[in-house]
Amino acid sequence: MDLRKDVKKIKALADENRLAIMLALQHGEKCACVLLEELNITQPTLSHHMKLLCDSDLVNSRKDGKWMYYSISPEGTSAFRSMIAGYARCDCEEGDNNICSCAADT
Amino acid sequence: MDLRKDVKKIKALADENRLAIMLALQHGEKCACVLLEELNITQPTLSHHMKLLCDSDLVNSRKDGKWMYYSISPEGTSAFRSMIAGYARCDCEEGDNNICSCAADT
DNA sequence: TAGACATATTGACAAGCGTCTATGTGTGTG
DNA sequence: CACACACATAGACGCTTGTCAATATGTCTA
Repeated sequence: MDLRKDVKKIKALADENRLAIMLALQHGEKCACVLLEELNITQPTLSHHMKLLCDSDLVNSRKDGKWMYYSISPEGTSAFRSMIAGYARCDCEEGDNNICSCAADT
Repeated sequence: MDLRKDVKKIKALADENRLAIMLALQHGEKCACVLLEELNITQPTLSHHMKLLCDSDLVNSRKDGKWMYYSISPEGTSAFRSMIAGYARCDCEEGDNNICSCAADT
């Protein structure tokens, strides 16, 4: 469990515009120019946010000519949710497959 | 769906020490002084982090004399995971109860 | 009540982050 | 080739955040 890496991933989602981007992509991929119209930010700012989301594997990118298409990464978001569940939980919630990692404590 | 509020909650978890605190509390409540020993930070810094976690409903607090006991909030963490799932997902992952909120788009 | 102890608050500082303008890079088209 | 277009990168700026030392608040006990 790499706290530093996980923090970086969580921070990738900890921004209002990036949350809006995730919502905008939920129904399928979109071109950067379309996102730009929806988001009241400048083009470099959008580029910055997309880089963070892609670096964290939450979003996939695909280049087609001069256009960039972005889409939610099913694997990335799934891994993200699992990671979150590893922190935002407690013993009393553990149901079936309860794998305790206490032994790893220092 | 209140993006600003959700960002605040996500940011509450977006810190290495706070992740460590969540892990430390997973097996039951702990006194602040115990957390302090485990976390290589000063007492005011711990107090600061606990305030953020409590304000975001991820952690509950209980005062007993001069000691403060902290514990994971099952309701808070559950709501948190649901909130995250609302952003870190895509249509292709929707299984059974798929409630689409496209109509809310501007 | 006085003192010790646990925790919270305040204020200051450095580092990180989101944003912009300006500019660079790559791609298609006349 | 030259130009227009879509996007990325660089650099600067202000705001936010994590941290600490110093101090305040609350609580128990002698």
